[in-house]
Formats: sequence, C-alpha cells, structure tokens
Amino acid sequence: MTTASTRKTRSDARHNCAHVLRVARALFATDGLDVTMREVARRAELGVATIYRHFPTREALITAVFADQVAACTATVAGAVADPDPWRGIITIVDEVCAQQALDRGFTSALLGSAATATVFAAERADNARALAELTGRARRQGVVRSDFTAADLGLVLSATRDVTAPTPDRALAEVRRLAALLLQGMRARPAIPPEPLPRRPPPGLAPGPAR
Amino acid sequence: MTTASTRKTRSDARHNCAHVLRVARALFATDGLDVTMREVARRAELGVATIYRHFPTREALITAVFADQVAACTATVAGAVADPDPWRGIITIVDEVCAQQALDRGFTSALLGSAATATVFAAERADNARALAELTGRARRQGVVRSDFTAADLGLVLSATRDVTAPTPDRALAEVRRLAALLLQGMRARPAIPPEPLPRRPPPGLAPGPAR
DNA sequence: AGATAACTGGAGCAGTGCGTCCGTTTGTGC
DNA sequence: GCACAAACGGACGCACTGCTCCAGTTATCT
Repeated sequence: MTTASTRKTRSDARHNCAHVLRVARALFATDGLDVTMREVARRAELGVATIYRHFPTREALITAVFADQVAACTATVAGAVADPDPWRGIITIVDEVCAQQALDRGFTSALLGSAATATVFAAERADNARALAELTGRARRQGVVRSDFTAADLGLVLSATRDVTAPTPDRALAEVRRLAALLLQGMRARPAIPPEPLPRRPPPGLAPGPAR
Repeated sequence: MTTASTRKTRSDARHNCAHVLRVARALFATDGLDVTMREVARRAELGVATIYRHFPTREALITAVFADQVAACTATVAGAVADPDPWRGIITIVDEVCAQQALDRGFTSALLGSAATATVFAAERADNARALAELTGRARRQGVVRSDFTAADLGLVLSATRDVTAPTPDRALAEVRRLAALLLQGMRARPAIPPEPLPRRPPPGLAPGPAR
C-alpha cells in the first residue's frame, strides 16, 4: 500500500473489476439491494472470490456501485440550492431524485440507508440535509411554499417516493412523477384551502393497536 | 377434523395460543414483519414448536395476527365509501389507514404485501381497491378532487406513507399525518395552479442508469 | 521463452432462519 | 388418584448468506 509494487495491476483484473461493477449496478437497479454476492458472481460469470478481491465486503461493493450516482445526486442538490428561484430548485430536486429512485431500486436504499446498508453515505446525506434546509428556508421566506413548510417536509417527500412498486421501470417512473406532482402541489403556498383539518376519527375501536 | 374428539382443547393450549398472538402482534408492531419465529417464542417464553403447533407456518401467524386489523381497515373503507360526502370519505380513509400504518410497522407490510408475505390478504386488497375506485369516481364527478384524480392516485397516497421511519411511534404518527395532509392538499380540486409542469431536467448525465 | 507474482474459482466455514421430530410434561375425564 | 392423549420444548435438519482458503491458471516483465 505504501510502496507501489514493480508490476502494475493486471489488465484482466482491471477489466473484471469494471465488469463486476457494471453487473452489480444493473442487478441492484432491477432487483434491489438484497441481491446475494453469489448472484452477482453468477451473472458476471466469475467466482465469488474474484468479487471479494476487488470489493472486500458487500458494503464496499454497494458503496462503489452507487458512489457516482450519489455524487451526481449531491451535485443536483447543490445546483438546485444555487438556483435563484427556490421553488424551481425544489422542483428540480424532487424531480431528479424521484426519477433516480424510480429507475434504480437500489439507489434509494443505498442513499437513505436500509437494512442492508447501515451508515453508508452518511456524510453525503448530512450535506444534502444541510442544503435542503437552506433551500426550504429561502423558499419559505420568499413565500413560494406554505408558511409552515420545513426541510423535514422535503425529506418526507423524498422518502415517500421510496418504494413505489410498479411492474416496469416506465410505470414506476410515471407513478413516482405523479406522486411527486401531488406533493409539490400540496407544498405550494396557497391561502385558498387551509392545510386540511383532518377532523373526526369516526368509528372508535378501529385500531386494535399493538396491545402491548 | 370431521368428528370432534371426545376431549376439548386443553385450556393451557388455548391460553398459549392467545398469548402468542398477543406477543407477536406487539413485536410486529414495533419491529416490523421480519421478526424471527425464535424471537417470538423467546418473548412469549415458549418453545418454537408450540408456536408452530398453533400456526403451522410463519405466514399463518402473520395472517392470524393481522386478520382483525385488516378487517377493521376494510370496514373503515366500506364506511367511508358509504359517506355521502366523498371528500370526507377520502379524508377518513387516508387519516385512518395512515395512522394504522404509523402505529404498526407490520400492518402495511402485511396488507400491501412485502418480501415476507407474498399474497396474504389479496382478497381484502382487491375489495378495498374496488371500493376506492368507486369513491374516487364519485369524488371526481362531484368535482371535489382534481379532475384527473383516479383510484390509482389514492393507492399511491396510501403506499407513499408506507415506511415513514421515525424514532418513536408519536413522531411517526406526526410525520405520516403531515405527509397525508400535504397529499390531500395536492389532491384537492383547485384551478389556481396547474398540476405542476415539472419542466427541464437540467444536467444531462445525471443518472448513469442501470447500464444494462 | 521462462520465471513469477498476481489473479481466479470453487469448496468450505460460520452464522442464521424456517420448520420438524421425539422424549418429556401436564391438563382432563373417569 | 390414575391413565392417557394432548401439549410442550429444545435439539436437529436443511437451505441460504457473507466471507475465506488454497491449489491451479495466466498475464506480465525480462
């Protein structure tokens, strides 16, 4: 690690590394993050040990696979925050991130964290949270979103589109877009209808509850 | 099965069955559906075999645990459909179901289906879908929701609140309510702002995509 | 071409989950 | 009280997952 060996990394190793990355990306995108290492190996037509040589652990593989997508996402957020029109910035973020989520089943799990990946990309998540806070604050001050809108709401929106299940990617994208549109509509500043009183919970005894 | 045995089921067996059901309900509610059978047994202070005697399979246990909650949910939907005011019906459904989802981590997975439970409660789901379709149709015809609103949208709303993660049940409930409020706001009929054009996807090359 | 270090693949290890078997305990009817 | 079927509990089998070991292969440098 400190001193480079006399030999360079063999070309087939480099090729296989990239190949694994490609295959894993495709698998994670279609089947989600809980694909087994054996399955990745099988689809790459390689042995498991080969994968483990390039990516010492499952989590490392996930991190490597999603690194650039997460970076792109962070860039999108940064760009949106820089937008002089905060509302357009919000639209951009929601639109982009939701599209990413719909087209790649693994992406959301990797970024937001799931059972398979505890704390990967925590730093990026924190950065994004800060950026989102600034953006929502500005939007609220400019009065383009409802006055009680917070960064937490925007986070809520982004996690609401988490697992919209649909048979095909096209339909998933359509559904996520639809949901995002509804939510953006709900976020807009608008004095017309008050934020929904949500009155009366009619039949008591509806929720038996945890009984704990 | 055809002829009842001379003996009745032993009282301890009945007691244990109910006890397992109670414990499992509590565990599923707090920890989600992927709780181990061993864990259920441990918490119930019983052997695993005892659980398997009363509930031949894991899925059977889940079904038994959530049967009444699903029934209550279906009843809520039916009641809401019967409401002369379709908008209030929609609010009721969203409110009730979201509350249920927030307070019981297992409920949504059990009803909507997840990795752990493939097709349990499929019939109830179908019934609810029919009811929802009728309700949304009526709401649309009466003009209380945006003209392009469909039953699929309502389903989207209900699945959007799926896994809102929060440290405590209280906070989960608050977040889900908040999300539901935003969505209901977005669903309302309103000519003011058009349904969000969602223009320009600025930086190309944002989504590397599955590369498949 | 030949030496050699790096790379590879599949068997194997440890851990975990669901569901079962069987010897032991216990509630129940007489 | 006693007999006995029913219920119990924990060890066990089987399948699967992340990860490692080691003998065989192969690209690269001279």
